[in-house]
Amino acid sequence: MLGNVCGLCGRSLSSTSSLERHLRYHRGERRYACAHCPYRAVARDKLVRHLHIHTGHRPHRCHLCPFAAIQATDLRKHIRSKHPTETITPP
DNA sequence: CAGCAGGGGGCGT
DNA sequence: CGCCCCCTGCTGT
Ligand SMILES: [Zn+2]
Ligand SMILES: [Zn+2]
Ligand SMILES: [Zn+2]
Repeated sequence: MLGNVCGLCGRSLSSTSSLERHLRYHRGERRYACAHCPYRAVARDKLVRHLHIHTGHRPHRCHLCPFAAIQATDLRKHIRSKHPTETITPP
């Protein structure tokens, strides 16, 4: 029905699962704690990403320059601004 | 411009 | 329900 609206903040979520997860965020279910800093992640995936920062893992490497990003999105952003894609050729 | 954290969509188990 | 991928916003250098 696409009517998954949060009664706490009024956000609309696409699926019931997403809404339930959203409610968990409101509840502050940060059960994933980092072993190197007082950071506590809301989701396991976020903790893994955070751990990459400590471990120095940089799986996303730019093939146009010696830049390495921890988060995949960061690499994309880097390419978008630094190497403004020859495919769309900017002015 | 680069880095980090929050939050959402979608698919598989 | 759990896991993975993607986009967005804020802050610091
Ligand atoms: Zn809400
Ligand atoms: Zn940490
Ligand atoms: Zn690059």
